[in-house]
Formats: sequence, structure tokens, C-alpha cells
Amino acid sequence: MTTPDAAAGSALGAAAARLRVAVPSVADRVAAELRLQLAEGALLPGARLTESAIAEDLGVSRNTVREAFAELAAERLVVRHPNRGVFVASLESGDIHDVYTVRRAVEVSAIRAGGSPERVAAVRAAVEEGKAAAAADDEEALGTANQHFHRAIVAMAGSRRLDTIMAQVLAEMRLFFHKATVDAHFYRGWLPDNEEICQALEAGDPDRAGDLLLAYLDRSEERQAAVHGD
Amino acid sequence: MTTPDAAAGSALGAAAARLRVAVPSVADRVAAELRLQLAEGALLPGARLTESAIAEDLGVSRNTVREAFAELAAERLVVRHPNRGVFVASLESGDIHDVYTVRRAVEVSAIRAGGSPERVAAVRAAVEEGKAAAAADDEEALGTANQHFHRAIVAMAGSRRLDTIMAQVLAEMRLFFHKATVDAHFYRGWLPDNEEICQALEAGDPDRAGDLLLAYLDRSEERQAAVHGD
DNA sequence: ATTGGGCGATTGTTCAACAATCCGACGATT
DNA sequence: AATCGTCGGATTGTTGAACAATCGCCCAAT
Repeated sequence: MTTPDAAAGSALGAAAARLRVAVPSVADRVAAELRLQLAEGALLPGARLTESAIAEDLGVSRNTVREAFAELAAERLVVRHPNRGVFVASLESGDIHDVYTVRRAVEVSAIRAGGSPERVAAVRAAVEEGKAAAAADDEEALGTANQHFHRAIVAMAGSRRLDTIMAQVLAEMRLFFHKATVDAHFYRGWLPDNEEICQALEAGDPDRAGDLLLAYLDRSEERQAAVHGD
Repeated sequence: MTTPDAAAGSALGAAAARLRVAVPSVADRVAAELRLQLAEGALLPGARLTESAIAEDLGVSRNTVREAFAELAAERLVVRHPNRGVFVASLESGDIHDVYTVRRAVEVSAIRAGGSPERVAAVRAAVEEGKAAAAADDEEALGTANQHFHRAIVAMAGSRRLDTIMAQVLAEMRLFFHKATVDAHFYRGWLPDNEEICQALEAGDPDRAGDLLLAYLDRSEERQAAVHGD
């Protein structure tokens, strides 16, 4: 038992690359840390990220921070202003429509494709998660439950690329939420929508589910545009 | 007239960032160069890219090459194997379905949205471009004309994010084409499809255009899967 | 009030070095 | 002879320091 993975590894191959004992590079860890701070609102949109400050804070080299910035910039979480620095991305009113256009394309397409029973079950689980959070009056959990719901919908398509696109869009939206804090009632609004969409799925009517989802996204965009002083 | 942009710049603002006299950073230029070589098949899928070799070839630092790699990796044109190097991405048979899933989502959604007359005109232009290329027996031009067609369709949605997603997917597909060279007849097949789709658009029937496009994408995926040893 | 010129700070890029890791070859063991 | 450990070379990952280029800003001069 001195080399357990070597013994098992012979049979594997491509899987090895995916399973990799997971020792993310330092740059990846820096990016992850920044992503976290971005997600929980510690870094607000428009804020500047100084290379040297972050390098010192996290105890890494400036070059490494720079690589992490490249990752985040590719995810649009951060924008680079040449010779001026990187800033936390901030969505303009035009970006709202843009983001929702992507969501309509990705989510509706995925839900219309149907999806296996297990995938539908995952959607149901997200709906219940949301109800539980509502019952517990946990706004935070309510928000993440909603994201789980929409990610579960996209996951129905079974496409890695679609999943990452969705993940990026949701990350962008999270950024936006922190800028304009929405009231508590806002979150509860979509609970019935999710339930109805899920029921349509369970009833084996993905087209209807798609229509409902589309209508929901349109309404959601309107509300967002209104909140964000259009 | 010593500082023309400064005089004009006062009235501008956000536009300045976009118009920026266009001095891409060295890392960006390296990435662009590699993207070019990738596109024209100078670097085949699976090929290894050594940092030091490229750094020396292009006369830049290893760190800069590294940053360029980060860009390309974010675009999935290249994959990083930790401690082993970066390799030109190579699509597996599973990736084919994945890529087409994204295309179905993006393209069909965009075309169903309708789009202004100018945007439809752009689609028409791409169709004619394809016909001209076919008449001239120019395979290369035929391929790019087809890409223009599909990009014009996505452009109908008027979403920057959707445009870049489509650009990335097309770049991935181009990579794939180089791996398995397809015969000349393959390219001509879709000319009538494009024409029909375009006519539906011009007739003001985006839903029909969407159905046609969807059918085309399904057929295209099948063909690709067949060519690429399913 | 506007123009113009430094000035400090930060980024862009390079270079050199070192540890960590991987690959392949060579040699030892059964 | 085949397998296993080990060693060495090569490449990546990361660091630290250095320097030029650029930007924003303050301030002086007109």
C-alpha cells in the first residue's frame, strides 16, 4: 500500500488529470481568494485592486497576483485599465440586458432539452432548499438557493461549457447585487415561479417550463433595470 | 494641434477606454500571435507549447508568455497540465456534443429574437459571401464565410457577451477542423441551408428561421461526430 | 481659469535564480 | 528477462528585484 494511486492509476488515464490530487497553484489560490471576497461583497464594484497591496497581504509575489488577475479578467469579474490597474467590474445598465440575454439563451435552451429524471430531481431539490430558507427567514440562503435552482436547470443540458458560462454569469450578477442592495421581499417573489417551473418539468412538459422560465427572466430583468436607475 | 485627442477627450469619457490608441500589451500580442498560429493550423491539437521556446522565438520574457497562456487557457484554446506544460486543446468526441449544445443555445436564441433590418442585412451579406466563395472554388473563403454567417446570426441579439461566447466556440471548432480535415463537398452542403434561413429572416419569420437553424445544427453535429470516429 | 511642467506612484516587462515536479534512462533485484 | 527503484536532466512554478513607461495630481506660471 505504499503507492496506492500508482496501482490504480494504470487503469485510469484522462481521469487522472481531472482527479489530480488537487494542489491548485498559488495563482489559482489567490484568484480563489479574490473571487471569494468578490462574492461576499468585501470588494465592491469599482474598487481598485493594487498589485503590490494584494501581493503583500497574501504573501505572494506580484507576478503571481498578476496571473490571478488574468484569470479574473477572463471571467469578467475584474477589468484591466492599461497602465492604471485593475478594478472590480461594475455592471452598467446596458450590461443588465446583456447578461439577461445570455441567461435567456442558456437557461431556456437547457430546460427545453428535457433532461433525465435525476436532473429534474436536482431542480426539485433546489426548489425545496429555497422554501426551507424562506421558512427560516435566511436571506443569504435564499439567494444561494435561487442560484442553485438556475444552475440545476442549466445542468439539465449536461454540457460542461454551458455550466461554466452560467457560473460566470451568476458570478457577475452576484457582483451587481452587492452594488444595489435589494429589499427582502424581492427574493421571495420568485419562489412560486420556481415551484411552477419545476412542476411543469416533473409533468414532462419542458416546453411549458421553458415558456414560464422565459417569462420569469423577462420580469426579473425589468425589475433589475428599475432598481438600477435605468 | 499638438494634442488633438486631449482636446477631443474632454467631451468623451468611457469611449476613451474603448478607442484607446490601441497599444495592446506585449502579453496580448503574444496571445494574438499564438491564436493566429492556432487558427491557421500551424499548431496542431495536442502539440506542446514550451514557455522558453516561445519566449525566445518572440523575443519576450517567459513571464509574459505565461500571461499569454493564461488568456488562451481561459478561451479553452489551450489546456494547462500542472507542472507539465500547456498543450493545444484537442476536442474529444464528447466535446463535439458539448460545443453544439452551446451553439444551439446561443444561435437559436439569437435568431428567434428577430433583430433589426441592418442585422438581417449582415446575415444576407454573409450568405452572398459564401456563394461568391463557392463560385470561386475557394475553400478557405468558404469556411470563413460560414463563420461570418453564424456570427451575424448571433450578432442579431446585440449582446457583447453572446458575441464573445460565439467567437470562442468558433475558435474551438476551427481547432477541431484542423485535426480531421473534411472533404470539399462537406462545405458546400450548408449553402442552401444558409440561404433558406436567411430568406425566412427576411420574410419576417424568425421562428421558422430558428427551426431551420436548429435542424441544421443537429445535422451538422451528426456529421461531425461521424467524421471524428464517434 | 487654463496651460504646462515636474513628481510620485503604479503598472508593464524583463531577468535571474531556486524549489518542485515530471519524464526517461539506467541499473539492481527477483 | 521483466519489473522496480533511483538518479539526472529538463521544464514548470514562484520569487524577488530591477527598470522603463505611463498615469494622475499638485503646483507654478501665464
